[in-house]
Amino acid sequence: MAVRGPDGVTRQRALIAASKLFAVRGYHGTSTRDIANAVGVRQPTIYRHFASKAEILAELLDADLLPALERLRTALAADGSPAARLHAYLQADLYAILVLPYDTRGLYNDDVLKLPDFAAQAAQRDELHRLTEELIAHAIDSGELQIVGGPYFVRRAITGLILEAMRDRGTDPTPDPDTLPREIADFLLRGTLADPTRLPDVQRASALLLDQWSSALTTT
Amino acid sequence: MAVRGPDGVTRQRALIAASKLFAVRGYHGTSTRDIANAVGVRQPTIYRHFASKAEILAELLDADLLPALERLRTALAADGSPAARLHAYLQADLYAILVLPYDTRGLYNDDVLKLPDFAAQAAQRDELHRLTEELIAHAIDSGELQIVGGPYFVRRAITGLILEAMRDRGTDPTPDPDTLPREIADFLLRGTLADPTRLPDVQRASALLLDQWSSALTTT
DNA sequence: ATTATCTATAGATCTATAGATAATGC
DNA sequence: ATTATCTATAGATCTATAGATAATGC
Repeated sequence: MAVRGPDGVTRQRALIAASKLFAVRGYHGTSTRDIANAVGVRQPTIYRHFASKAEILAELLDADLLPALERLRTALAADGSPAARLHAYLQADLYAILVLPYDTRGLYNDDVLKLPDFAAQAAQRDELHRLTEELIAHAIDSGELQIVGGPYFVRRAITGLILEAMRDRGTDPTPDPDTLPREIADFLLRGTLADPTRLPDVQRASALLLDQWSSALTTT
Repeated sequence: MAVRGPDGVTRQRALIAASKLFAVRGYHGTSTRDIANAVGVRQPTIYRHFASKAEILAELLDADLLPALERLRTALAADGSPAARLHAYLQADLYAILVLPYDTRGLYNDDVLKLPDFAAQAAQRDELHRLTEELIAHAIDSGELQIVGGPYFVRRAITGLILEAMRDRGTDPTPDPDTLPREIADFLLRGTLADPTRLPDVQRASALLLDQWSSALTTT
């Protein structure tokens, strides 16, 4: 017994296993023993790698939120039409979800972000929402988008679509992560563009932006 | 002590309180003591009204799923263009979520439907998905909708938008439940109609259908 | 007489710590 | 020598049951 894996492997396996268990049974419904069993170690061994159960979730949340914030800031600072930047950001974000090693479906369930343990992550999420609405507001101000509910409504629709992408990824990273992000980004813009016939233009500009960003963002 | 409330009041309060707690902390994160405290009775009293904690969630799920199935069957059996029936069904469904006495946000979190206790509800949900895709397929076959991902993609987008409506309702029923359903239904059809300029026609036909159904469905 | 509540509690499970042991690194 | 694992366990909490008590209905 007591076989030791290579450096950091148990830790990484625990994060992946925890993300899947959180998706199926929720954070509160998953015990540290469940996680340990999935990894193949005894329950207290988890505490050699994480100070607490909460730290596991915090790390998974960071792995999702921090790169998303970086992508969004890139999109806000970029040149080009706001609608194209929105399309490109959304596509990049959905792609990142599909290839992330962690199952993100359970991370935002049962308002776990309200717990004091996750105050930092809650702040990141609020910032993400704020910046998303800012980008949408640019697109509305420029006249490209026209939507009754305003930035808040569009941002909520985006949240819903992102959750659907998480659901689509499911337990494991998607083998072909290119199709769905484009479909979803097209869908959102078709539903919000003041002139839907402009979609091909927006798609072209978005593709150019993604090309520029790919060098910066794949180094993450 | 031991004040007895009128018939069925404790039971109904427990359902409402449980739905809110499930939304905040999830099913597994909510104890029967939490529910009892919220109602103002001692923990074992809950078991006078429900055989188990699972029965509480099952009843909340039924209250959401069974009327939704009825509405969907009505929409499938109705006359009129499939796109208009889809628009009307979606609007009716979103409206029902906003006025339901229960907070539905936590009911479908952490794949709780996979537990054997909720096999009946899982079957209802599968049926709901199947029938939704059937209605969407009609609309695509008729040429009204044009969408790359097909019925499955549109159904998932609808699921995402419905979850957003649940989030919008939040803890308590919405005071003005008319605006959002229409906005969301319009948004979905603008994103999927082969000819988006037909939206006003679809809206008119949808309004007529809702008029016809209201007598049948408000008697629920 | 019935039933909704209460107190008390059994038995299971959960998080986290303490301290022993075995594997790796120098 | 360091560190990842193990066994053992404390202390908290959770679901559900048993049996007493108090409120309502006839």
